[in-house]
Amino acid sequence: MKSEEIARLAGVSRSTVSRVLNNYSNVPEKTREKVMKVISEYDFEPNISARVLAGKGTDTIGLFLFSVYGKRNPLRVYGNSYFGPFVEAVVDTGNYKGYYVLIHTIYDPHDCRRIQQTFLQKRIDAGIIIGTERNEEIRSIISKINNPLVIVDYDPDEIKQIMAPDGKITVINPDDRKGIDECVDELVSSGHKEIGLIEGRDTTYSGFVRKDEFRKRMEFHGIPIKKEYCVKGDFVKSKTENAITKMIKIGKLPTALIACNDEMALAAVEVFKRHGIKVPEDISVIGYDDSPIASVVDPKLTTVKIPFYRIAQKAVVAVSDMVKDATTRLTEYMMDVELIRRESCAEPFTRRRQV
Amino acid sequence: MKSEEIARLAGVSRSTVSRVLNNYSNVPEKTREKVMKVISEYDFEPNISARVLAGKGTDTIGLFLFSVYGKRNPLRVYGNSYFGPFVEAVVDTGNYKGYYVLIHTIYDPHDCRRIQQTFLQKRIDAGIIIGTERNEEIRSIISKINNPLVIVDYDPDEIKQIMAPDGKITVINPDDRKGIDECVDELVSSGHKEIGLIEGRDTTYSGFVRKDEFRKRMEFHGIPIKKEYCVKGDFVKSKTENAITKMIKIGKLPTALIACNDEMALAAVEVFKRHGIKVPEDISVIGYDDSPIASVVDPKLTTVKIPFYRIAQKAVVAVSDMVKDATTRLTEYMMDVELIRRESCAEPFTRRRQV
DNA sequence: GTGAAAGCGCTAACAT
DNA sequence: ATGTTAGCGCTTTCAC
Repeated sequence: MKSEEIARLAGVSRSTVSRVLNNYSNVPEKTREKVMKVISEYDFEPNISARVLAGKGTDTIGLFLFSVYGKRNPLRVYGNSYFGPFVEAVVDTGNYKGYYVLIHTIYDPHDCRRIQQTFLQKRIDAGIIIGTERNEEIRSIISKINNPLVIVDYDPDEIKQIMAPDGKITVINPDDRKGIDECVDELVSSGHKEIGLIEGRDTTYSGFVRKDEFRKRMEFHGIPIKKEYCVKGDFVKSKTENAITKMIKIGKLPTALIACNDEMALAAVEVFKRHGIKVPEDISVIGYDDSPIASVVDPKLTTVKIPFYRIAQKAVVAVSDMVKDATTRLTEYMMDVELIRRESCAEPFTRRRQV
Repeated sequence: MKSEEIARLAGVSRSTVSRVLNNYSNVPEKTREKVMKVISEYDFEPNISARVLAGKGTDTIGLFLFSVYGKRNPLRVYGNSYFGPFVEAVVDTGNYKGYYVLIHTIYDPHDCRRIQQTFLQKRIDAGIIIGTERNEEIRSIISKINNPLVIVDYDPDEIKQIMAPDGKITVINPDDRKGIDECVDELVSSGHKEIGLIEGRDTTYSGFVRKDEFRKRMEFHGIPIKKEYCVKGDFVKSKTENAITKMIKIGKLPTALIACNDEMALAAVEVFKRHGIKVPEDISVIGYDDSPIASVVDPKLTTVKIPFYRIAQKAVVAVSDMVKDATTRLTEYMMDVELIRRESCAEPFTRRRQV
């Protein structure tokens, strides 16, 4: 079934059918009804490819998710803390606004090619990218793509420098400096001085910012950072387990630990438990993300809540605005975060005092 | 940039460029190289719409997820237990096999129209549908669509009857009869006789089968089912909380409860906790799904593991086979499930004996 | 207000 | 082995 047949059956021309389909004003109600009747009778839907080829948009947005896991790690499936909530929110909001959403997972820099490919093939009108590391591939894409682009978790200054001259980009980041400040302040105000950090990857913007702000806030409080309290977890469970185990072996533990995401916080808590070290009695642990699991583990994790749903919504709205061109070249949003106090933090040496 | 320009720059015709693009055998290595050089130099990618219009496939599969939540329920975001793992697995496997995947969430029967629309607009070559209720809308779609279709969680017999004469459908279901049997057997063998069920929705195939098999297996063991032990949770937290609260108010509790998904099991455990009823000492609870949260709550939930990742993989492989036409009209798969014993089950009256 | 015709960028049958 | 040509199904000027 194609528009030509609809035209024939309705006794009009293809152009008129097209005008009805696109809600043109210059078609009288009578003609419109006549055509619509045939259209719905035959369940006609216009062929999207023909439509796009003739100059219309695809009404499709691409969502590109960078995995923190390598291609061969089966853990990636359940592990990626933001994947579920974020994808669902984008799909939700996108569908609601009449967009189709195309999803693609990127496991390594080489996969980045796929992003550009998807644009070049004209499969999508605009894209949302989340969680990418800084590397040449992604920079190259940012500098070449002219379609509207939303990037979540990336350095706005860098984008300003490299973006295409007629590109349209929206950058959305959580307010991680505030988030980390609240973590440090919370610990300091309850008496902690020996505070460590489980770092993410600093090739990632959020990874870098959280680490950087930790340094700054500790300095602000006049507390020196001890190197042996700061370990690399790469946002990932296995790495964190190794690092924490090593820390325990060495025997010098801080009284509190801030993890740059929940997955690492949870991994640390688990290792501590296995070694008979109690959270929060022996050591306090703060996470980051407020993933669905955080509120449900034992002890319930104190963590910084990132508003993934609102970020996703904002991303879709930004896409929509940019596609309609109702926007400036580069827009930045900083999303508020919030420390959620639960059970994994206490004053230092709670246990000793209890004895 | 279009193939015509590539042709001009390479000093060949558009057809030759097309032949190179599509890996036709009858183009000599020398010509191929010459063309490829220009193609990569200009980052050329063929316009997908033109390609599709000329008769090629879209290389895109549609994934349609039915939410167990209504459109207006904000909880749907984090609540949908299978959403995260399943989507990630489909995207993963699909991308790996060279497919793009288009995701759409369906909140009510009326949204079903979108599925047909997506096919009719020729956006996708094939589709995967998961979690649909039985209703006229979905039946109508199944009976009309000629593209390859994978349906997860649906009655195979019904599909056989209604599917389009030249449709190709693969149905994939978890072996829920086995799953429920194992739950009941486990409880019975540890001494339970007062066993209740938290039902899902029986408009859903899995909801129906699990409930139906519960009845059968209880009968098999010669244990009468008490109506007051069986409540409707509709696969959803809020409904379950109400039902369990009511059950507690009435005061007649079973010694064990099987929930038709983890979300309901978790909701029940929570309500029990709030009322000072201990799991598993006072009442045993078994879940269903083995969602990521199940292994991490307190007490760790005994549950039936559904192999979502393998189901998703199988779905994508089936799609791929059907698109290549290497398959029969209707294929059925039953995926093995497994009872995962954790901490939420015990013999009845553990507490009393402890005292 | 409506129709005729050109064109979007590709593939494939046909011709050479 | 390669070029020529005719569509694929739609939108959109341009006439009327």
